[in-house]
Amino acid sequence: MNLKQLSELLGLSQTTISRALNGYPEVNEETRRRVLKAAQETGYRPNRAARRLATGKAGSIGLVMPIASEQAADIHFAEFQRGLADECLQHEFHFVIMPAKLDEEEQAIRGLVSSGSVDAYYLAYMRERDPRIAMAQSMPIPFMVHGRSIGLVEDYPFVDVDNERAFREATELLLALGHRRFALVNGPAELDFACRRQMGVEKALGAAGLTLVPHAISNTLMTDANGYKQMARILAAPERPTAVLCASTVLALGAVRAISQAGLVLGRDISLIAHDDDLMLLKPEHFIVPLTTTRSSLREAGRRIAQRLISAVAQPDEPPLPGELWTADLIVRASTGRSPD
Amino acid sequence: MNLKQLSELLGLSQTTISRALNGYPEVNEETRRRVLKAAQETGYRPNRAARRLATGKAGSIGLVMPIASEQAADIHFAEFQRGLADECLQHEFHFVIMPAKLDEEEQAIRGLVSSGSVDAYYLAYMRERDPRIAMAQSMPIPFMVHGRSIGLVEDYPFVDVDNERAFREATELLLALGHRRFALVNGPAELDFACRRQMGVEKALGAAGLTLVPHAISNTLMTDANGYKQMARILAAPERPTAVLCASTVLALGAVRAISQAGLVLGRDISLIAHDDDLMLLKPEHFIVPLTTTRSSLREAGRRIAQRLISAVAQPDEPPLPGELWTADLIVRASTGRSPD
DNA sequence: AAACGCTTTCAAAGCGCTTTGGAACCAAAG
DNA sequence: CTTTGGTTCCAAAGCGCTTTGAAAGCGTTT
Repeated sequence: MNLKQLSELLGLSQTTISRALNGYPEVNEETRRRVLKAAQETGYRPNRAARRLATGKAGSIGLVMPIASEQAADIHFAEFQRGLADECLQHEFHFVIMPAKLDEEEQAIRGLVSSGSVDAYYLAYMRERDPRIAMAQSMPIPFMVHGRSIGLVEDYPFVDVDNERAFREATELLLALGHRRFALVNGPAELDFACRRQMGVEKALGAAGLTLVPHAISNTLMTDANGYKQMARILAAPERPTAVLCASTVLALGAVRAISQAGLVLGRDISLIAHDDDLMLLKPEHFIVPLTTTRSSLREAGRRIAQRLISAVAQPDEPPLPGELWTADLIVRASTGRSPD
Repeated sequence: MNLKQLSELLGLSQTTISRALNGYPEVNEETRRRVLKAAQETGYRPNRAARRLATGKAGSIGLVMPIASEQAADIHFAEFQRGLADECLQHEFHFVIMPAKLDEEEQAIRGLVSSGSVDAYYLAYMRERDPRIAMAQSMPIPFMVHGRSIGLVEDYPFVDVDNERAFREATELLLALGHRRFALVNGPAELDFACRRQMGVEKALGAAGLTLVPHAISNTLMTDANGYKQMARILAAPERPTAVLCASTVLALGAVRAISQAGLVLGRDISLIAHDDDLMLLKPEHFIVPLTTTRSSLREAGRRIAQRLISAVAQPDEPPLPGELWTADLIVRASTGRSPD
């Protein structure tokens, strides 16, 4: 069933039907009712490709799903996506996922945009001085950045958590509890958020005249297995840390296991603070020893980004909003205690 | 940059360019090279909406993302999606995700199809006698079912794991180890896979003259927190089971915590077998006591489904393949041992 | 009766692509 | 010289929608 058929069925022109369906004022209410009824009954849906061709828009936002052979289905990506979905649902948007190899993300975005597959898109997994931002700015459709890119002027629209501050404050809490030897189980070093978290830790330590020894830093994909392996490695070192910062509850899952397998008690022998992305799957309060965390909802970020993208598509002339820097909540639970030293 | 502009640039007709780019034979190799070079240099990408309008296809497969307010970002959904993505990447397909409320999935699929947004799609989260299958069969584009729908003739294309057999065999293993009291920490009761897993357990028990008491069954969303809560509940009952079957490693994560908090030792006081979807995030072999599992890769299933969908789009006349029933591997690790009774 | 304004409807163009049915050209064959 | 056949290219139609510019209908005013 298409417009033409529907118009023949009703004895009206395609124009009128189109207008009736899209809520234009210049159509008799009586006629509109007839049209809506017929559309309902015949299950008519405007062809999205045709509409896009005619208007340039069709209600879809794009994202690139980075694919690396070692990289897993990323729960963080999924949680974020869920936020996007929540918001898209409200506005009858859908989203188009373009899988791309890590080194072809830029290509993928360019393809998505220049083939007119999406009305707007977002960038994530930002790295230092990420070239994708300049690329995005040079292209004609709205975009949002999730996170930021260190080293670039922040003149692009983003939503980010103040990772540096979160980890600085977390470190300060641990310092106040008397800890002097720290470890950081972080995400991949090239990612902006990991970088900033490390900076946060180093600033707080620096202010206390301490440093983070290279050996006590790990940078890996944020999986359970990596958390375990890295924590075990760090614990095996001579100057064992008494305080650990962990970039995700997923990493913490493994880290905690390594800790308890080393015969240490969390919150007594060793303190741990994890960043909590508020994953539905894995709640820090449900760990055997509930984890102290810096919390910020990834899903909420996804929702907000979708919101801003959708409104940018709907009102293209609105002046662009500035970047948003969200503050993570520091939530103290049982995994942090006084230093045993 | 569009076809017209490119054609003017090269002094060729749009037809020739289109043919050169799409590999048709009736174009001079010399000309083709020129066209390809120019396309490369100008970054030309055919407009996907236009192509779809012209051909009816544009290389995209659709999926509905079920959204329930309580429901989390589902790691299982993500893992599956990753498999889809792997395969889509090979063929320059992308996928369109339509979020929909639980009771509007059918509507969402219908919308996706009748608006011509996708070339093919897949259905998941199958329930008993799921009406979506009949709907899918009545619509003109290829689809695949992930899982099956109990109560319906299996005359639709599906990929499923033999859940009943997996759980039957797991139960038989536990019976052989002398266990007599069983519990089942399962997924939502209305889902087909959960249903079949329960049947598997019950068949094996029935053959040994045993039954699964209702109290020892749980049906919840498969999260860590639910695993914990349900396992704790089951352990608190008077006739405490010595053997537990668990529908996911995510549930197992919580269940194991409940077990150790109850002071029980896994593999000695109580045995546990979990179904392992081969989530990258959470490996059963990395648990403190490595878990015995029935394993089947969700990602592989996603990949296979994408493969079949893509080939159905490419060769529409091929006779449809039958359903595929995969066998899960039973992998024995340390979480199963002789019954303490 | 003509002119005007307002509402309601329509025909046709155009979005960017693919594809059909030639046309133009050239070489070989009749 | 015409015909045939093969190669290479092209003009134009059409996919299903939105939108522009115009027209038709009708009541009100001059």
